[in-house]
Amino acid sequence: MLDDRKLSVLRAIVEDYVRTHEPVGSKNLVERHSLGVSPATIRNDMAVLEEEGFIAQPHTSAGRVPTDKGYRLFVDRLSQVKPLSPAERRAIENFLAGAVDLDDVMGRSVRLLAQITRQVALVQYPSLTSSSVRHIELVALSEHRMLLVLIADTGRIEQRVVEVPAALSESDLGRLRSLLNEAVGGGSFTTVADRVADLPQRFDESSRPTVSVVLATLLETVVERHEERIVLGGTANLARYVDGFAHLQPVLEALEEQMVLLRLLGETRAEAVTVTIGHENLVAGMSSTSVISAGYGPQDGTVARLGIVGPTHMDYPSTMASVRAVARYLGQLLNNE
Amino acid sequence: MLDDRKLSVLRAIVEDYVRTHEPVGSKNLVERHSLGVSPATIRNDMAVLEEEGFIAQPHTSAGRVPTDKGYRLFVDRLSQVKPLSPAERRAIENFLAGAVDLDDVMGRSVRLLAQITRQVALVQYPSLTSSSVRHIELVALSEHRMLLVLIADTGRIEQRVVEVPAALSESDLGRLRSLLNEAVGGGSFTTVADRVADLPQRFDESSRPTVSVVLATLLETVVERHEERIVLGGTANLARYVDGFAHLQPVLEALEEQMVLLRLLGETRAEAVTVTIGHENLVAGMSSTSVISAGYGPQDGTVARLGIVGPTHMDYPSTMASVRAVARYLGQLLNNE
DNA sequence: AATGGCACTCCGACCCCTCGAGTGCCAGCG
DNA sequence: CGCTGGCACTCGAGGGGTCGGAGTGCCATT
Repeated sequence: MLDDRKLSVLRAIVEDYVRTHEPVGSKNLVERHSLGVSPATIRNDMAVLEEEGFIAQPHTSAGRVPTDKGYRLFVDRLSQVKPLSPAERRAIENFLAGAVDLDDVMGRSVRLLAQITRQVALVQYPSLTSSSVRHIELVALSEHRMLLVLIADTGRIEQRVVEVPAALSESDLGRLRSLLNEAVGGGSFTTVADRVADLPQRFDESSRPTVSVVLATLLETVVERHEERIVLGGTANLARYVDGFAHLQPVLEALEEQMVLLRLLGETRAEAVTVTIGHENLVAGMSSTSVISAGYGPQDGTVARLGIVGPTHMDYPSTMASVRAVARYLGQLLNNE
Repeated sequence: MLDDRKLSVLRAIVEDYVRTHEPVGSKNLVERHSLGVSPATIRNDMAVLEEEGFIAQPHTSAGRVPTDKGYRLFVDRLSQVKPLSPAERRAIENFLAGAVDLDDVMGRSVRLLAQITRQVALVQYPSLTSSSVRHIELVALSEHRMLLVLIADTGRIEQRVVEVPAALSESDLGRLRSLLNEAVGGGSFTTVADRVADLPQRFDESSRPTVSVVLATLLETVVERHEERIVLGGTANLARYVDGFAHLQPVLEALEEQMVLLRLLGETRAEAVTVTIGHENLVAGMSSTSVISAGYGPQDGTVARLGIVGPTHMDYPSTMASVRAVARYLGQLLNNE
């Protein structure tokens, strides 16, 4: 049904349209790509491609524009991820090298990704549920306040202020701290709930309520969907698409919602680069954008995702390469940390 | 030179233009406002106002539009801050009430401010330089890493990972922690440098380099301009101004720079509402926007600023009222914390 | 199956015209 | 002297008409 030439035509249409953002016609197509046949032949092929839903005409007697389905076929079968130039690799390395902090790393990554892809960039913090506890710290702030600090092996640090019914004695505080670290230190965050269940019983009745509140906060912090953090950057790149102006506001609105960002990056923890095109995206207001995302993490697994959001007519091969490259470097970096 | 009527005319022009975003002519002006004179008279007044630079014509035979200078006069002498309705006050209180955390408070404030002003909102974290130290915590993460946690009396918490030349012994760590808290606890952040200067000498020669590195990091964290944090929200509101589309990209770009945000909010620590209009704003790319900002803090002083960024043709009285109200509630909230 | 030819469609650019809102100026009036 | 009504002028927005180019679909031919 779709022979090689028709696929080549589709590829050429996608490439031209991404470059010019204008409907592409049969004549220009044969001129710019050496397809070896005449415009009339191409027209026949285009008619078939349109019938199959891979391309569409904005109006009669205009050129063709790829549909979401067309981009999908292009991404799946017609393109290969472009390798990055050595200069680009070096740029990535240099950009990420100077980071002192996980916050710093996340900030740099999102700026880097936004800059090289010229799209809106998203970077998710290493998820707690797939990391281990390195340390738990407990500090008395005042009579009724304590500070709980969680440190993950990925370098991620979470802090919560806990309102407690009564202050703990100096010794109870120290004991709780050691017991906590003993119970959960080195273990995965997912097992925290089980491991601390019996701790309150090891304290006097007077301290028990306070200990319970601290533990409750600890568990709450670790609960999935509550513990996710995403940084965003490069929103100015959205403004480069003049045609999309009408659609700009809903997109900007959506990007302010953490939940939306999470859904955009996707649920999977797979390392591979994932592309979601146009209507495939079920988030409200995002149906005219595409998302390219990838998991990252130290070599033994994926701890979070990062990616970009852009118009459906973007340069998929290059952008996929950039996303993949940043994900890899970021993974390596976490490995050294 | 500018009698009362001319000032009324200017006020009327600003009000109409803010409402319609269209140049306003003499006829419409007398119709909508009871100025008691004929359009011809108004035209004469307008000619004077234009000569003085308060209003301008986009082109001959069009209505008048206020200039930056015109808005300035309006804000300074022709408008009074509108009191908020009880419903609005309640909305603010409710919105801020549920916060559990300083991060939470900042996040809620910026969303609230963006929502009620329908502009881009900025909220600066309480500055360390105008707060006191409540507690300093020091945690060993690994052989060559320590975590330094600073807790301010405003509830602000800063953390830094410190790369140290050698681990401290358990007892040295404890001693450093107590010495630090003894030396700086309760005191202003600005005096930290003086107070810790002699600490390294109190340690063995072997520990001294590590202690110095920790102190260096501590000082660095507290240094002005390095310690500032600003949260941003409501960028989708920028997209409501269709005419400003060409100017949208530079504005979005500028808003991604922390330094720019700082300059926008202004240097002063004054509590009063400050308005910067159009070209008065020296930040590149922001010369067609106005900024309304105010200091906030517990009753005894200002610890940071917050504000909004919007087009010069905004409703100054209402927006100023909203900014002031949020700043006040936020100050009260910090007081209770 | 591929091609060249041909008639057809439609958008966008361009021009022209008109209309209306707005202005500046001036003479007259209280 | 300040206000007013009248008047001629200007200019942009919008409607209508024309034209050219790019693109298409179809068909007979190779």
